[in-house]
Amino acid sequence: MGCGKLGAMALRELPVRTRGVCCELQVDDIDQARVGDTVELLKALADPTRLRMVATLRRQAGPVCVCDLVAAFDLTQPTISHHMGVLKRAGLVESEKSGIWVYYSLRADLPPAVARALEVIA
Amino acid sequence: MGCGKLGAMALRELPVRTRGVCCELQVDDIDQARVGDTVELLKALADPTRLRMVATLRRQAGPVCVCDLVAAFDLTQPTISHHMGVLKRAGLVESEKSGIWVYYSLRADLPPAVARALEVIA
DNA sequence: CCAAAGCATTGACGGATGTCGATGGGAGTA
DNA sequence: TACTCCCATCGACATCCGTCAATGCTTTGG
Repeated sequence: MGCGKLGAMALRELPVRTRGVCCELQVDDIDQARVGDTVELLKALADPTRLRMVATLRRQAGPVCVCDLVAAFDLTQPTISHHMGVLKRAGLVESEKSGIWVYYSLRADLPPAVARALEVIA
Repeated sequence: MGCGKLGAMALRELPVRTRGVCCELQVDDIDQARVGDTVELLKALADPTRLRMVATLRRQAGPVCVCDLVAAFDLTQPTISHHMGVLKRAGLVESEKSGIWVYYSLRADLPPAVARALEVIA
């Protein structure tokens, strides 16, 4: 062997091992295709500015103009556009254009899992 | 002025604006200190390898030896150590040493919000 | 006590990322 | 039509990040 019965042992109890022998860990429990999407979503949220942006959109619960985001955050307009593009590509926000202005809002059809995660995070 | 009453308007209805005038968006709704911790936690999870590692630890529900992780993932031992260090610094996992081996497991005292987020994510 | 196994740390390298200034295109106004 | 406002894109730059090879430390077995 080289390891105790990993599956059947009690929690917090360390297995008996042999030097030079490793257990066969199963790793493919997560849907391999879903990992990519989840990572992209997490990367989109793993930035202070974007996390505050999502929190702001959640609080507003309605369309927010880009120019207001530029005024609210201490960043250049291209940087704001870049961040909103990242959030949009991750599927977190949607945009609508009205005249000169572009409004962003949280996607109305967010997957339940994502919506619940946002409640906890932002 | 420059925008309709943002707070009182119906959802999905765009405000009436004036060129050159922006609304005063409130951004500081999130606890400013908490943003840093949350971002660090999200950054720790926003990597395919680390996300699969956390999922594996969650499935095992018990201590997992580093050598088994090295055998399971197609990465060098220093890289595995690096990733586990990131997860540990983020407060997601804890480690215990037994002889030559080091075992990692999900922290038993994870904040409820984090635990719930993991249920959804990993 | 020496050799080997297990793990962390260091240094280095290529790629990804956040930020800005400059530019361009679309839409409204005078 | 000409001008202004708003937003996205591009190019550039500095920084961060994932990965590996090499090294060192600790512990165990012979």
